[in-house]
Amino acid sequence: MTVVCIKKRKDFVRATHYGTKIIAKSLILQAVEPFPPLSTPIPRIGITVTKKIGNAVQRNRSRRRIRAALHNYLKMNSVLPLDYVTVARPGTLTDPFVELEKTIAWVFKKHRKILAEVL
RNA sequence: UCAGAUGGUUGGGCCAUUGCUCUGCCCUUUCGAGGGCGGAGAGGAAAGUCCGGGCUCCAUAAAGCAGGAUGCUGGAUAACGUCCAGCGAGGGUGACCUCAGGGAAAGUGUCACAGAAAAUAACCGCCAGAAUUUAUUCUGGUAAGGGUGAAAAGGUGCGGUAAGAGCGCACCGCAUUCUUGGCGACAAGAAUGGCAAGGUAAACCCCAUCCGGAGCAAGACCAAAUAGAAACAGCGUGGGCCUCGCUUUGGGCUGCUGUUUGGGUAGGUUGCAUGAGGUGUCUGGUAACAGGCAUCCUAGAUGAAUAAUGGCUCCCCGUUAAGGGGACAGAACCCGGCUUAUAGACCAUCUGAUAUU
Repeated sequence: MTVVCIKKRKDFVRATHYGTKIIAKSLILQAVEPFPPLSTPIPRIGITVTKKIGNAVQRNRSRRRIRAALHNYLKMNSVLPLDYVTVARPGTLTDPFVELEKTIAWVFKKHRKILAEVL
Protein backbone atom coordinates (compact mmCIF):
# COMPACT_ATOMS: atom_id res chain seq x y z
CA MET A 1 0.00 0.00 0.00
CA THR A 2 1.09 3.54 -0.68
CA VAL A 3 2.62 5.56 2.10
CA VAL A 4 3.72 9.18 2.38
CA CYS A 5 6.65 10.56 4.41
CA ILE A 6 6.17 13.07 7.19
CA LYS A 7 8.43 16.04 6.57
CA LYS A 8 7.08 18.90 8.73
CA ARG A 9 8.42 19.48 12.19
CA LYS A 10 4.88 20.38 13.35
CA ASP A 11 3.61 16.88 12.54
CA PHE A 12 6.48 15.24 14.42
CA VAL A 13 5.84 17.38 17.48
CA ARG A 14 2.10 16.66 17.40
CA ALA A 15 2.73 12.93 17.30
CA THR A 16 5.09 13.17 20.26
CA HIS A 17 2.67 15.21 22.38
CA TYR A 18 -0.76 13.79 21.54
CA GLY A 19 -0.04 10.41 19.95
CA THR A 20 -0.74 6.96 21.31
CA LYS A 21 2.62 5.63 22.47
CA ILE A 22 3.69 1.99 22.22
CA ILE A 23 7.11 1.18 23.63
CA ALA A 24 9.07 -1.85 22.47
CA LYS A 25 12.59 -2.89 23.34
CA SER A 26 14.23 -1.47 20.23
CA LEU A 27 11.85 1.30 19.12
CA ILE A 28 8.84 3.44 20.05
CA LEU A 29 5.74 3.97 17.90
CA GLN A 30 3.64 7.11 18.18
CA ALA A 31 0.36 7.30 16.22
CA VAL A 32 -2.02 10.27 15.91
CA GLU A 33 -4.88 11.52 13.73
CA PRO A 34 -3.59 13.79 10.99
CA PHE A 35 -4.51 17.46 11.34
CA PRO A 36 -5.67 19.06 9.13
CA PRO A 37 -7.35 15.89 7.71
CA LEU A 38 -5.91 14.75 4.41
CA SER A 39 -8.00 14.85 1.24
CA THR A 40 -7.24 11.16 0.56
CA PRO A 41 -6.90 9.05 3.71
CA ILE A 42 -3.47 7.36 3.47
CA PRO A 43 -1.04 6.57 6.28
CA ARG A 44 2.01 8.78 6.77
CA ILE A 45 5.28 7.55 8.26
CA GLY A 46 8.12 9.42 9.94
CA ILE A 47 11.34 8.19 11.54
CA THR A 48 13.14 9.98 14.36
CA VAL A 49 16.72 9.11 15.28
CA THR A 50 18.26 11.16 18.07
CA LYS A 51 21.90 11.78 18.86
CA LYS A 52 21.60 9.27 21.70
CA ILE A 53 21.99 6.51 19.11
CA GLY A 54 25.52 7.55 18.17
CA ASN A 55 27.42 9.43 15.53
CA ALA A 56 26.19 10.22 12.04
CA VAL A 57 27.14 6.84 10.58
CA GLN A 58 25.29 4.94 13.27
CA ARG A 59 22.26 7.22 12.98
CA ASN A 60 22.11 6.70 9.22
CA ARG A 61 22.38 2.94 9.64
CA SER A 62 19.63 2.89 12.25
CA ARG A 63 17.28 4.92 10.06
CA ARG A 64 17.94 2.75 7.03
CA ARG A 65 17.29 -0.47 8.92
CA ILE A 66 13.99 0.85 10.29
CA ARG A 67 12.96 2.05 6.85
CA ALA A 68 13.75 -1.32 5.29
CA ALA A 69 11.87 -3.21 8.00
CA LEU A 70 8.83 -0.90 7.69
CA HIS A 71 8.91 -1.33 3.94
CA ASN A 72 8.85 -5.11 4.26
CA TYR A 73 5.95 -4.95 6.75
CA LEU A 74 3.81 -2.55 4.72
CA LYS A 75 4.26 -4.67 1.62
CA MET A 76 2.46 -7.53 3.33
CA ASN A 77 0.06 -5.72 5.69
CA SER A 78 -2.12 -2.62 5.68
CA VAL A 79 -2.42 -0.04 8.45
CA LEU A 80 -4.98 2.58 9.39
CA PRO A 81 -4.65 5.99 7.74
CA LEU A 82 -2.93 7.77 10.62
CA ASP A 83 0.32 9.62 11.22
CA TYR A 84 2.95 7.21 12.53
CA VAL A 85 6.28 8.34 14.02
CA THR A 86 8.86 5.74 15.04
CA VAL A 87 11.63 6.68 17.42
CA ALA A 88 14.75 4.55 17.28
CA ARG A 89 16.41 3.10 20.37
CA PRO A 90 19.91 1.58 20.49
CA GLY A 91 18.55 -1.91 19.78
CA THR A 92 17.94 -1.02 16.15
CA LEU A 93 21.67 -1.23 15.54
CA THR A 94 22.45 -4.49 17.34
CA ASP A 95 19.34 -6.67 16.93
CA PRO A 96 19.18 -9.15 14.03
CA PHE A 97 17.00 -7.93 11.19
CA VAL A 98 14.40 -10.66 11.72
CA GLU A 99 14.04 -9.52 15.33
CA LEU A 100 13.47 -5.95 14.16
CA GLU A 101 10.77 -7.01 11.72
CA LYS A 102 9.01 -8.97 14.47
CA THR A 103 9.10 -5.94 16.76
CA ILE A 104 7.47 -3.74 14.15
CA ALA A 105 4.71 -6.25 13.51
CA TRP A 106 4.08 -6.55 17.25
CA VAL A 107 3.97 -2.76 17.68
CA PHE A 108 1.36 -2.23 14.95
CA LYS A 109 -0.73 -5.14 16.23
CA LYS A 110 -0.69 -3.74 19.75
CA HIS A 111 -1.68 -0.30 18.52
CA ARG A 112 -4.70 -1.71 16.74
CA LYS A 113 -5.70 -3.60 19.88
CA ILE A 114 -5.53 -0.43 21.98
CA LEU A 115 -7.71 1.45 19.49
CA ALA A 116 -10.31 -1.34 19.60
CA GLU A 117 -10.43 -1.16 23.41
CA VAL A 118 -10.99 2.60 23.35
CA LEU A 119 -13.84 2.30 20.88
C1' U B 1 68.08 -10.90 9.44
C1' C B 2 66.84 -7.37 13.28
C1' A B 3 65.99 -2.29 14.76
C1' G B 4 64.70 2.32 12.74
C1' A B 5 64.04 7.16 9.34
C1' U B 6 61.45 9.49 5.27
C1' G B 7 57.93 9.60 1.31
C1' G B 8 53.81 7.32 -1.09
C1' U B 9 49.58 3.76 -2.26
C1' U B 10 45.36 1.20 -0.36
C1' G B 11 41.20 1.51 3.17
C1' G B 12 38.40 -6.05 1.27
C1' G B 13 35.99 -8.58 -3.28
C1' C B 14 31.80 -11.11 -5.92
C1' C B 15 26.58 -12.78 -6.56
C1' A B 16 21.22 -12.74 -5.59
C1' U B 17 16.48 -10.47 -3.77
C1' U B 18 14.02 -5.98 -2.32
C1' G B 19 14.33 -0.56 -2.34
C1' C B 20 15.94 5.11 -2.74
C1' U B 21 17.88 9.91 -5.44
C1' C B 22 19.26 12.17 -10.03
C1' U B 23 19.38 11.55 -15.16
C1' G B 24 19.32 9.88 -21.11
C1' C B 25 15.99 7.67 -24.80
C1' C B 26 11.11 5.69 -26.04
C1' C B 27 5.72 5.10 -25.12
C1' U B 28 1.12 6.76 -22.78
C1' U B 29 -1.17 11.16 -20.80
C1' U B 30 -6.98 13.37 -17.73
C1' C B 31 -0.56 17.72 -18.64
C1' G B 32 -0.75 16.32 -12.27
C1' A B 33 2.01 12.27 -13.84
C1' G B 34 2.67 6.97 -15.05
C1' G B 35 5.31 2.85 -17.52
C1' G B 36 9.61 0.39 -20.14
C1' C B 37 14.99 -0.01 -21.31
C1' G B 38 19.72 2.03 -19.84
C1' G B 39 23.54 5.27 -17.03
C1' A B 40 25.58 7.54 -12.45
C1' G B 41 25.43 7.65 -7.08
C1' A B 42 30.31 9.39 -0.02
C1' G B 43 35.90 10.28 2.03
C1' G B 44 41.18 10.29 2.91
C1' A B 45 39.93 12.60 6.16
C1' A B 46 33.29 13.82 3.62
C1' A B 47 35.00 15.40 10.50
C1' G B 48 36.75 19.97 13.54
C1' U B 49 34.97 24.73 11.20
C1' C B 50 41.01 26.82 12.41
C1' C B 51 43.12 29.92 8.06
C1' G B 52 43.03 31.59 2.70
C1' G B 53 40.29 32.40 -1.88
C1' G B 54 36.13 32.11 -5.64
C1' C B 55 30.86 33.47 -5.76
C1' U B 56 26.67 36.70 -3.73
C1' C B 57 24.59 40.87 -1.28
C1' C B 58 25.43 45.42 1.64
C1' A B 59 28.51 49.73 2.15
C1' U B 60 31.91 52.68 -0.77
C1' A B 61 35.76 59.83 -2.62
C1' A B 62 40.20 58.53 -0.44
C1' A B 63 43.17 58.01 3.63
C1' G B 64 43.73 57.29 8.70
C1' C B 65 42.49 55.64 13.87
C1' A B 66 40.90 51.50 16.59
C1' G B 67 40.99 46.18 16.38
C1' G B 68 42.96 41.60 14.52
C1' A B 69 46.60 38.46 12.13
C1' U B 70 51.59 37.32 10.65
C1' G B 71 57.02 37.69 12.10
C1' C B 72 65.00 34.37 9.82
C1' U B 73 66.01 34.54 4.00
C1' G B 74 64.70 33.61 -1.12
C1' G B 75 60.91 31.54 -4.10
C1' A B 76 55.81 29.14 -5.46
C1' U B 77 50.59 30.51 -5.55
C1' A B 78 44.26 33.29 -7.01
C1' A B 79 45.53 33.65 -1.82
C1' C B 80 47.21 31.82 2.87
C1' G B 81 48.98 31.23 9.22
C1' U B 82 50.12 26.65 3.39
C1' C B 83 54.11 24.52 0.34
C1' C B 84 59.38 24.28 -1.64
C1' A B 85 64.67 25.40 -1.27
C1' G B 86 68.07 27.39 2.16
C1' C B 87 70.20 29.87 6.94
C1' G B 88 70.58 29.69 12.32
C1' A B 89 69.69 27.15 17.18
C1' G B 90 68.71 22.44 19.76
C1' G B 91 68.35 16.78 19.79
C1' G B 92 70.02 11.88 17.73
C1' U B 93 75.85 6.94 16.68
C1' G B 94 73.11 7.80 12.03
C1' A B 95 69.19 8.14 8.16
C1' C B 96 66.79 12.36 10.09
C1' C B 97 63.76 15.23 13.50
C1' U B 98 62.09 19.79 16.36
C1' C B 99 61.69 25.43 16.64
C1' A B 100 55.65 31.34 17.88
C1' G B 101 63.34 32.02 15.01
C1' G B 102 62.04 40.70 14.60
C1' G B 103 63.14 44.34 18.86
C1' A B 104 65.12 43.89 26.11
C1' A B 105 70.84 50.69 24.31
C1' A B 106 62.19 53.75 23.47
C1' G B 107 59.37 53.16 27.91
C1' U B 108 56.38 50.44 31.78
C1' G B 109 55.51 46.01 34.64
C1' U B 110 57.30 41.49 36.95
C1' C B 111 61.16 37.84 39.10
C1' A B 112 58.94 35.45 46.17
C1' C B 113 63.12 34.71 48.78
C1' A B 114 68.11 34.01 49.82
C1' G B 115 72.75 36.43 50.19
C1' A B 116 78.01 40.36 53.04
C1' A B 117 76.99 42.53 48.43
C1' A B 118 72.51 43.08 42.58
C1' A B 119 77.30 47.05 41.55
C1' U B 120 80.77 53.07 44.99
C1' A B 121 81.14 47.32 47.58
C1' A B 122 83.66 42.63 51.08
C1' C B 123 80.62 37.96 55.49
C1' C B 124 83.86 33.62 55.91
C1' G B 125 88.62 33.69 53.64
C1' C B 126 93.99 34.66 51.50
C1' C B 127 98.41 37.91 52.13
C1' A B 128 101.55 41.82 54.41
C1' G B 129 102.55 45.02 58.55
C1' A B 130 101.77 46.49 63.68
C1' A B 131 100.26 45.58 68.73
C1' U B 132 100.14 42.47 72.66
C1' U B 133 97.08 39.06 77.03
C1' U B 134 100.57 34.30 72.08
C1' A B 135 95.99 33.50 69.81
C1' U B 136 93.61 37.27 69.43
C1' U B 137 92.94 42.47 67.94
C1' C B 138 93.92 46.67 64.65
C1' U B 139 95.55 48.83 59.82
C1' G B 140 96.23 48.03 54.68
C1' G B 141 96.09 44.96 50.02
C1' U B 142 93.04 41.32 47.27
C1' A B 143 88.63 39.00 44.94
C1' A B 144 91.49 32.92 43.49
C1' G B 145 88.32 29.53 47.04
C1' G B 146 83.37 29.02 50.25
C1' G B 147 78.19 29.63 50.72
C1' U B 148 73.20 32.34 48.43
C1' G B 149 70.77 33.07 43.95
C1' A B 150 67.74 33.11 37.68
C1' A B 151 72.18 36.23 37.62
C1' A B 152 78.24 37.60 41.58
C1' A B 153 80.64 41.37 35.65
C1' G B 154 83.96 36.86 30.28
C1' G B 155 85.78 30.88 30.42
C1' U B 156 90.19 27.38 30.57
C1' G B 157 95.47 27.02 31.03
C1' C B 158 100.31 29.17 31.70
C1' G B 159 103.08 33.21 33.39
C1' G B 160 103.12 36.70 37.19
C1' U B 161 102.64 38.12 42.56
C1' A B 162 103.43 38.96 49.52
C1' A B 163 98.53 37.15 48.18
C1' G B 164 95.81 38.15 43.90
C1' A B 165 93.54 40.32 39.59
C1' G B 166 92.76 40.70 31.43
C1' C B 167 97.92 42.57 35.12
C1' G B 168 100.37 39.89 30.60
C1' C B 169 100.10 35.79 26.93
C1' A B 170 97.64 31.40 24.11
C1' C B 171 92.98 29.20 22.72
C1' C B 172 87.64 29.88 23.03
C1' G B 173 83.52 33.47 23.59
C1' C B 174 81.91 38.80 22.83
C1' A B 175 81.91 43.76 20.46
C1' U B 176 83.63 47.13 16.52
C1' U B 177 85.89 47.77 11.72
C1' C B 178 87.50 45.66 7.18
C1' U B 179 88.08 41.77 3.28
C1' U B 180 86.13 37.52 0.57
C1' G B 181 81.80 34.31 -0.96
C1' G B 182 76.36 34.47 -1.43
C1' C B 183 70.26 37.80 -4.63
C1' G B 184 69.74 37.22 0.74
C1' A B 185 69.32 35.09 5.77
C1' C B 186 74.35 34.18 6.77
C1' A B 187 79.31 31.95 6.53
C1' A B 188 84.78 32.20 6.47
C1' G B 189 89.10 35.11 7.49
C1' A B 190 91.99 39.38 9.39
C1' A B 191 92.82 43.53 12.61
C1' U B 192 91.55 46.21 16.96
C1' G B 193 89.41 46.43 22.01
C1' G B 194 90.90 43.64 27.32
C1' C B 195 85.15 43.36 27.42
C1' A B 196 79.38 45.29 26.66
C1' A B 197 75.94 43.41 31.70
C1' G B 198 70.33 39.06 33.91
C1' G B 199 65.59 36.80 32.35
C1' U B 200 60.59 37.59 30.64
C1' A B 201 57.83 40.40 24.42
C1' A B 202 52.82 32.70 24.22
C1' A B 203 53.44 40.60 29.83
C1' C B 204 51.96 45.55 28.07
C1' C B 205 54.52 47.58 24.21
C1' C B 206 57.69 49.17 19.65
C1' C B 207 58.79 48.09 14.41
C1' A B 208 57.51 45.93 9.46
C1' U B 209 53.71 43.64 6.30
C1' C B 210 48.47 42.35 5.43
C1' C B 211 43.05 42.85 6.45
C1' G B 212 35.73 46.94 4.58
C1' G B 213 31.27 43.86 6.60
C1' A B 214 28.09 39.65 6.31
C1' G B 215 27.45 34.91 4.46
C1' C B 216 24.17 29.76 -0.07
C1' A B 217 19.45 30.01 6.02
C1' A B 218 24.10 34.66 0.69
C1' G B 219 21.24 36.25 -3.34
C1' A B 220 17.45 36.00 -7.58
C1' C B 221 12.52 34.57 -9.35
C1' C B 222 7.24 32.60 -8.94
C1' A B 223 3.55 33.11 -5.42
C1' A B 224 -1.92 30.74 -2.06
C1' A B 225 -4.85 31.90 2.51
C1' U B 226 -5.53 35.76 6.24
C1' A B 227 -4.99 40.81 7.92
C1' G B 228 -3.97 45.60 6.48
C1' A B 229 -2.56 49.74 2.50
C1' A B 230 -3.38 52.41 -2.29
C1' A B 231 -6.11 53.36 -6.99
C1' C B 232 -10.64 52.93 -9.91
C1' A B 233 -15.84 51.70 -10.56
C1' G B 234 -20.59 50.80 -8.50
C1' C B 235 -24.21 51.03 -4.31
C1' G B 236 -26.10 54.11 -0.46
C1' U B 237 -27.19 58.84 0.05
C1' G B 238 -29.10 56.54 5.84
C1' G B 239 -25.93 57.45 10.38
C1' G B 240 -21.43 59.87 12.72
C1' C B 241 -17.50 63.72 12.55
C1' C B 242 -15.23 68.42 10.42
C1' U B 243 -16.09 73.31 8.01
C1' C B 244 -20.41 77.72 9.75
C1' G B 245 -22.81 81.79 15.53
C1' C B 246 -27.31 78.38 14.28
C1' U B 247 -30.34 75.82 10.41
C1' U B 248 -30.73 74.16 5.25
C1' U B 249 -28.04 73.15 0.77
C1' G B 250 -23.19 71.99 -0.90
C1' G B 251 -18.08 69.93 0.04
C1' G B 252 -14.56 66.52 2.67
C1' C B 253 -13.65 62.03 5.82
C1' U B 254 -15.73 57.45 7.59
C1' G B 255 -19.26 52.45 5.17
C1' C B 256 -20.41 48.02 1.77
C1' U B 257 -19.34 45.27 -2.90
C1' G B 258 -16.17 44.27 -7.04
C1' U B 259 -11.62 44.72 -9.88
C1' U B 260 -6.56 46.00 -10.06
C1' U B 261 -1.78 47.28 -7.95
C1' G B 262 2.59 46.93 -5.11
C1' G B 263 4.87 44.84 -0.66
C1' G B 264 5.35 39.92 0.60
C1' U B 265 4.29 35.12 4.61
C1' A B 266 3.49 29.56 4.03
C1' G B 267 5.18 26.90 -0.06
C1' G B 268 7.93 26.24 -4.61
C1' U B 269 11.84 27.16 -8.47
C1' U B 270 16.76 28.68 -8.95
C1' G B 271 21.62 29.47 -7.04
C1' C B 272 23.59 23.67 -7.81
C1' A B 273 27.62 20.70 -10.06
C1' U B 274 32.72 22.09 -16.44
C1' G B 275 36.02 23.28 -12.15
C1' A B 276 42.40 28.00 -9.97
C1' G B 277 38.89 19.89 -12.47
C1' G B 278 41.09 14.82 -12.95
C1' U B 279 44.48 11.29 -15.72
C1' G B 280 48.65 10.45 -19.08
C1' U B 281 52.79 12.52 -21.44
C1' C B 282 56.50 16.28 -22.95
C1' U B 283 59.24 20.91 -21.78
C1' G B 284 61.41 24.52 -18.02
C1' G B 285 62.86 24.52 -12.81
C1' U B 286 67.14 21.44 -7.29
C1' A B 287 61.93 21.70 -5.77
C1' A B 288 57.10 23.76 -4.61
C1' C B 289 55.15 24.83 -9.30
C1' A B 290 54.32 26.70 -14.34
C1' G B 291 53.32 25.86 -19.57
C1' G B 292 52.06 22.73 -24.11
C1' C B 293 49.46 18.38 -26.17
C1' A B 294 46.05 14.26 -25.76
C1' U B 295 42.00 12.32 -23.16
C1' C B 296 37.77 11.94 -19.42
C1' C B 297 32.91 14.11 -17.38
C1' U B 298 32.92 11.76 -12.22
C1' A B 299 27.01 12.47 -6.25
C1' G B 300 23.64 16.63 -5.98
C1' A B 301 19.92 15.32 -1.30
C1' U B 302 16.77 19.27 1.57
C1' G B 303 13.01 15.27 8.27
C1' A B 304 18.02 15.08 3.92
C1' A B 305 19.02 9.44 -1.44
C1' U B 306 23.78 6.94 -2.10
C1' A B 307 21.21 1.32 1.01
C1' A B 308 18.82 -3.25 3.70
C1' U B 309 19.05 -8.51 3.96
C1' G B 310 21.14 -13.29 2.71
C1' G B 311 25.13 -16.28 0.60
C1' C B 312 30.26 -17.33 -1.19
C1' U B 313 35.18 -15.73 -0.64
C1' C B 314 39.72 -12.86 1.46
C1' C B 315 42.30 -11.11 6.04
C1' C B 316 42.79 -11.20 11.63
C1' C B 317 41.88 -13.63 16.69
C1' G B 318 41.30 -18.75 18.20
C1' U B 319 46.00 -25.38 18.93
C1' U B 320 41.72 -27.51 15.62
C1' A B 321 36.64 -26.84 15.62
C1' A B 322 32.63 -23.96 17.20
C1' G B 323 32.51 -18.96 17.21
C1' G B 324 33.84 -13.79 16.97
C1' G B 325 35.83 -9.53 14.39
C1' G B 326 37.25 -6.29 9.64
C1' A B 327 39.65 0.74 11.75
C1' C B 328 38.28 6.09 11.77
C1' A B 329 34.10 7.65 10.00
C1' G B 330 28.56 10.05 6.12
C1' A B 331 28.77 15.05 0.98
C1' A B 332 25.04 19.84 2.16
C1' C B 333 27.64 26.31 -2.61
C1' C B 334 32.67 25.20 -4.49
C1' C B 335 38.08 25.03 -4.28
C1' G B 336 43.54 25.39 -1.77
C1' G B 337 45.52 24.16 3.01
C1' C B 338 45.91 23.14 8.39
C1' U B 339 44.47 20.20 12.64
C1' U B 340 42.46 15.90 14.76
C1' A B 341 40.74 10.32 14.30
C1' U B 342 42.36 5.86 11.77
C1' A B 343 42.57 -1.78 12.30
C1' G B 344 45.63 -3.56 8.96
C1' A B 345 48.20 -4.44 4.17
C1' C B 346 51.76 -2.99 0.39
C1' C B 347 55.77 -0.20 -2.29
C1' A B 348 60.26 2.87 -2.86
C1' U B 349 64.67 5.22 -0.97
C1' C B 350 67.96 5.67 3.07
C1' U B 351 70.47 4.73 8.19
C1' G B 352 72.56 1.66 12.27
C1' A B 353 73.85 -3.29 14.13
C1' U B 354 74.96 -8.45 13.25
C1' A B 355 76.16 -12.57 9.97
C1' U B 356 78.00 -14.50 5.25
C1' U B 357 80.68 -13.80 0.63
